[in-house]
Amino acid sequence: MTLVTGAHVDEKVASLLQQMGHRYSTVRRRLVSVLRTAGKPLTSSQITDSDDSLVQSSVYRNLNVLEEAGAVTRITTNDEFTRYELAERITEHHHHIICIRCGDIADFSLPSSVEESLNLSLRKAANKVSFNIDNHRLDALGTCVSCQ
Amino acid sequence: MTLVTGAHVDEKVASLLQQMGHRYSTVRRRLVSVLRTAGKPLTSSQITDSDDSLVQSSVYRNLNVLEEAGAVTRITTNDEFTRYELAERITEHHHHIICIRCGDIADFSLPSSVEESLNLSLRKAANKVSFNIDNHRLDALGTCVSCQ
DNA sequence: CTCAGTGCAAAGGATTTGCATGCCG
DNA sequence: CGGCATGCAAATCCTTTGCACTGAG
Repeated sequence: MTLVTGAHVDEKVASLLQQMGHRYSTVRRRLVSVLRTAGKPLTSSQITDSDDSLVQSSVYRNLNVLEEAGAVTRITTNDEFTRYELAERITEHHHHIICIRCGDIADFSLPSSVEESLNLSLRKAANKVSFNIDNHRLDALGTCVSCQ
Repeated sequence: MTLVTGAHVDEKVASLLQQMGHRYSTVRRRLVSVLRTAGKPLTSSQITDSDDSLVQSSVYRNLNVLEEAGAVTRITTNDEFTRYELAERITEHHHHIICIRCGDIADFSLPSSVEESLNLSLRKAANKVSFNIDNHRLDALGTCVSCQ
């Protein structure tokens, strides 16, 4: 979701971190910048590859801090790597198309009408099993251009 | 999805394994039986806990064999454990409600009308990014009764 | 100065793999 | 018998953690 400006993102992230008593350090800014620019979920090594100044252990630590602050979301596909992206409260609600061969992910959105009927059905289903629903996660699984 | 009988499952699994040149051994039968009886995705240790005769490394190896044969599906939530369940071709298409606190999962289904409009939208979205869609995965995220 | 944040190296833990043995076809 | 399947133990590899150092406020 590439529409968001760097300034907008930094402002939001800074505020979220502040609320948790954390600083928006240089390293964290660079990390967030990588995630924003990518416009799709990245693995931890994709992140360090995108910015040589970033160190693996700090990336993990900061991803966890950012996740707790609500600025970053963790995505687990069925391939071996966990991926991270900016949280929807910073970008916007969207879904993923996941390549079952290489694990690559593209973002997409649904028409709001579909989104709404989906939410309705989910809420009904949740009632039956006494869950409280916060959110949903919808992924399309298939093969990307290079893996077809 | 507890509706399926053991005989039905065994038949399907046996056939899927056979096609791959694998045997439907005693250990594999017990493993499949645990998955069928559970009626929800299980972690590898939940599996061994359910049947003391099952050994961890063999469980993993067999889960992989069964997954390749198309009899078992791997589910990754955002908690630390991968879970496994019988594949939809053996049971039926359904979705998951995942507890974000404890990782526990319940199964549910959508009305077919919602399912259909969803599929339509997914196909449209996939076209835009040139993915071939095989399937989709829809999870509701929330908190289960015991974690509320 | 102070203390959160960082980098490096070592530890942790779910999953995989090597190898000798067992068992079904 | 022959080779897949199994159990045990050791290895793997992503991720976390301990610790000393650095730098922003």
